[in-house]
Amino acid sequence: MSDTDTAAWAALLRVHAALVPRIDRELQRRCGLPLTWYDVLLELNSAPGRRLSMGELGEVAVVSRTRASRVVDQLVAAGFVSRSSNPEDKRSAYAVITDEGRKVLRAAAPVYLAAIERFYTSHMSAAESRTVAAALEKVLAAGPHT
Amino acid sequence: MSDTDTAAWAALLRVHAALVPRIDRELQRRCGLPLTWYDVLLELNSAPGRRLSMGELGEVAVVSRTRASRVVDQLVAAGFVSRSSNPEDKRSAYAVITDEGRKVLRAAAPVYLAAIERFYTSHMSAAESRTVAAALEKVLAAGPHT
DNA sequence: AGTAACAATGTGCGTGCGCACGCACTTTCC
DNA sequence: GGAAAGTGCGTGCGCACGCACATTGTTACT
Repeated sequence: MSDTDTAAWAALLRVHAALVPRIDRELQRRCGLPLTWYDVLLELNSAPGRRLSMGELGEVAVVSRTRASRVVDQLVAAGFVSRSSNPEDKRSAYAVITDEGRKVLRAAAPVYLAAIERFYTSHMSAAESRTVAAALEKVLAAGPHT
Repeated sequence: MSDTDTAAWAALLRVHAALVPRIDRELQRRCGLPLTWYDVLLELNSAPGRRLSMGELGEVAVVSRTRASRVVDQLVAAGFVSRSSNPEDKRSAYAVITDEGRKVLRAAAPVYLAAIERFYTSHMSAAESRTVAAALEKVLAAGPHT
């Protein structure tokens, strides 16, 4: 357990704490879109058929399944998502992104990406960015166990 | 704005979402100590005089100043911290770690470090760990501006 | 077929969290 | 010296979040 290991963890906590509110504000101010909404819309948009069940959404998105269900409620109220039941399993409920939702997502994307670059990746080299991505993805790949 | 940049950001969000609850649970189960308490105690313990004003605590710790004030309330109730007023500025209130608090912190430290290694750094190489720490610290050093 | 285990949701509830505000005190400026 | 602006703190409030549970539907087993 080296010292840089704890430094790597502490830095991750601090960067998260500092940047998430900043980027969320930026997105909300310029697009009226909370970060959570963006995340959910992005996952729905890139999913096969542009739809996902609540369970799938909870797994793939950053939010929990429970939270995803409520965020979808809000997105439905805003007209960005519609619920549609799965004829093959009536327990499950699909969330489908609407055209309006895709429109808003396309409008927000450049703002989001610019914020990421401005607050985050512009402060590191391309090589560092690659290493960070690779290392963190390995952590994720390890899964809940171990 | 390359693709690995967004990957580095997305991975950070996911790692945070996955690991923080896990480590918090571990710490709470084995030491009865929430992660927030640990963070605050750690900062207090390594501060000059083992004490910090609320404003300083809010800046140095991961939590906000407001939150820090409430966490200190809990820590006082638990006997790990005591409040002490600053004679030179009667507005401010110092939080001082008690001997009991230091004891609990020393007991929790190995558990915390082991959890970080187990869930986080054991999945990357030492070189990656160094790069991650260095890159994220540069992001932090950039500060709230820009 | 019938029933018992299992799975996918949605929701009540408690907790964590930060913002906006007011109070007490300090500093600055006249 | 006195008023006005500024600073540090604690707290009321509302939102975000996840857990535990109830509900509804599915599957497996006899």
